[in-house]
Amino acid sequence: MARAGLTTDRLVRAGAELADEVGFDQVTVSALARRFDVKVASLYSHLRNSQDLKTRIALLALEEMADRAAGALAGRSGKDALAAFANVCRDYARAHPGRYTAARHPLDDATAAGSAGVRIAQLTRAILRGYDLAEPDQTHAVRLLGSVFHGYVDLETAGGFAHSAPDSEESWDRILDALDSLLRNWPARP
Amino acid sequence: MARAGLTTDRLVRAGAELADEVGFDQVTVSALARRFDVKVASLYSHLRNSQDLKTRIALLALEEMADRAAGALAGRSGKDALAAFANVCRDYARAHPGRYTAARHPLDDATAAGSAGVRIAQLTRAILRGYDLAEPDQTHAVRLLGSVFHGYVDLETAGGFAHSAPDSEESWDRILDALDSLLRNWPARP
DNA sequence: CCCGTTTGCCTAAACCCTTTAGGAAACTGC
DNA sequence: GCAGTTTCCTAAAGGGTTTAGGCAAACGGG
Repeated sequence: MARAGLTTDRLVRAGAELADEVGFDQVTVSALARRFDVKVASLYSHLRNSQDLKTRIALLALEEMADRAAGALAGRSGKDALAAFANVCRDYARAHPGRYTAARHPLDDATAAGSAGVRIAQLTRAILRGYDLAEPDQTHAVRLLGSVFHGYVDLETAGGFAHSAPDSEESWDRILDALDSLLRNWPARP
Repeated sequence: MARAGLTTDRLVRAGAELADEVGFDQVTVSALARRFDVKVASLYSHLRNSQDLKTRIALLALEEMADRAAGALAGRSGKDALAAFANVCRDYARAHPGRYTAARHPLDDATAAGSAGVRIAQLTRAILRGYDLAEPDQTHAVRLLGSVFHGYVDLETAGGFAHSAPDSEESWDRILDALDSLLRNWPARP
């Protein structure tokens, strides 16, 4: 029998495609084996187990998002940077829903520390260079931005804003305006 | 053999407890059957299927959150109301992580429309009565608040803020300050 | 009180996904 | 062209889901 040419890398990439097509939680070692027209057990030479596959897809998604964010932020600052970063998150989630879900898959501490997630956090912080915020408010602001982007995209893809006016596009724009305004007028501790 | 006294309601409540103990995605019809010391097939007289169980747990969680939010908002306005509502979300997520995950389980449109989710949305809007916001900005603000609360709690429970200073408690307080400030100074369309 | 009906739980069985163990065929380099 | 390694296979055990069909406990009326 001819070999299928499986590698961990090809499997993970195919797994990411599968996630986008059928949803991250439908990604299974069996489905992946079918896609390569290969017996299930064969994948276990390349993947420790099902959880390992999901973790690797998560890491791939984080890398891709970090790369896009880095590209989008280059040469921008202030509100331009804010909007560019925000749109990277949102666009990625729309183009790759399965990967986006994967990116929020819980990782153990060591894995998370070595992932592109830290790069994304650094880039989020870089946005704030265009605003005048000292520590610890800078960290609070980083956490706020992360929460808003993550939260909004999550609610939007869950269909939260689909069937009501005004449409989601307008809210997104106005929320970016509001965040920009907030960062320029960050309140002093009361 | 004595009967176990299963009802859909008891199963759903036990399922919610199970979710809090072992995680929402570990909630399975089999595990629930074991908990009642009953054969798996017996549950299928009370639940259509596994998905049905999860949906019902989600609806229960939404009800509980809506009830708590309604209680917390009674007699409060302005920043008091904002903080009270926000803390209901956060406290619920910490006390009932499985249920909280369940509450964000995707529902089909009809189910969502009949769920306590709409009550939660109404309560979020009620918070804004203490601020001076006209439509459509009010809706944008509702969506922003939903995104922040949801996003923050999600990142926090995923361990996102656990291992770095300043601690999450402080960020949460300051973010509520910032949101209050933003709502009082909502920017005009540029 | 007893008998028929309803209801609740059971056995059995099919199907899918996961994971490990061990074997055979295909590549690799000498 | 042969030894060693890699790649994929068969086999099997274990668990979750779901349906079909059966028996017995509870219930309600005569």
